[in-house]
Amino acid sequence: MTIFSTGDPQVRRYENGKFWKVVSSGRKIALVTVSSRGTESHPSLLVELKSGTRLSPMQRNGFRAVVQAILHLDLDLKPFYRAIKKDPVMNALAQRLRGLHFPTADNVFEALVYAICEQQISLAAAHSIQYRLIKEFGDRLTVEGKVYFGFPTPERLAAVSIGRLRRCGLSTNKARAINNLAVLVAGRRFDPEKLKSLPSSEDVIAELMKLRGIGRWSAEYVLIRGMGRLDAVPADDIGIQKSIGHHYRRGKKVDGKTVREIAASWGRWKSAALFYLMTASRLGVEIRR
DNA sequence: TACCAGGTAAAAA
DNA sequence: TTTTTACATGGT
Repeated sequence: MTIFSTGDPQVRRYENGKFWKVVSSGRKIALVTVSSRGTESHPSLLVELKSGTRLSPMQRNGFRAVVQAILHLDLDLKPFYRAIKKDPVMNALAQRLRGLHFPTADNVFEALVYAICEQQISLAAAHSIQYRLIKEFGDRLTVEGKVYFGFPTPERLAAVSIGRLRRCGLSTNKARAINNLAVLVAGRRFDPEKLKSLPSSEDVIAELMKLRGIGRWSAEYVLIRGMGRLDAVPADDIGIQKSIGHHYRRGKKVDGKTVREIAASWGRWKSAALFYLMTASRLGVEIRR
C-alpha cells in the first residue's frame, strides 16, 4: 500500500486512504468523500455525499450518476487484465495496481479547462494554477464548518476578464482560450456534453480542435479525462513518451510513432493501459525483470 | 541559475 | 507551406 497525500484540501485531496472532492451536478455542488471498505476478494467503496443545503431525491440521483461516472464504477476491469496478459510489462503493472480505476472530470467543460491549464507546463505548476482558478472563481461550499470550492461555471468564467485569469498564473493565450470556451458554452453556442454521442473518437477530436487553444493533445486528453473513452492515445504527450521509454525501452524516451505502436497491442484498452503506466511512473512503481 | 515540464498560436522563413 | 518562437509556473 502506497501512502501519499496529494491535492488541495479545499478542492480535491487524497489523504490517509480517504479521497474527497467537490463535485458538480447541474447547478448544485456537493462534497463527495470516498474510502475503501472492502477486501481484495470483496472490494467495496464507501461514498458519502454532503451538501450545504437539503437535496431533493432527483438532485441526489443526479449526484449519484456523476459520482458513478467520474469513478467509472460500472466499468469491469477483468477484460482489461485479460487483454494485456501477454504484455509482460503491462501485466506486471496491472498486478501491482490491481483494482485501480480511472477518475474523470465531472463534465466535458471541466476537462477542457484542465487540458488547457496542463498544456506544456509541469503538472505541479498546472495544478497550482487550477486550484487558484477554482478558489478564485468557484462557488463556495461550507460543510461541517469547513470551506470548499466547486469548479467555476461557464457563466462565471465567461464574465471574468483576461487579466484576472492571467493573475491565476495562466498565459495570455490560455486565458483567452478558457474565456472563449466559457463564452461559447455559457451562450449555448457550444455544448461539450453533446460530443459524447458521436460514435467516432476521431470525429470528437476534429470537433474539439475547432476550439481556440485546443490541439490534438488536448482533444485526446478530453476524450479520456472528460468522456471516459478508452481508445484515445495522446502520442505526443511527453510524460507518456518518457513513461513508455522507461518501462519498454530501457529508460530511453520514445517518439509518438513508438507510443502508437505499443498502444496498438492493448486493443480497446489503450487509455486504461496508459493510465496504469502513468500512475506507476507517478508513484515510482517499478517491476522486476 | 538555467532548464525542463502531460502544447498551442502566431510569426518568420 | 513548413519551421521557429514566445509563453506561464514549479521543481531540480
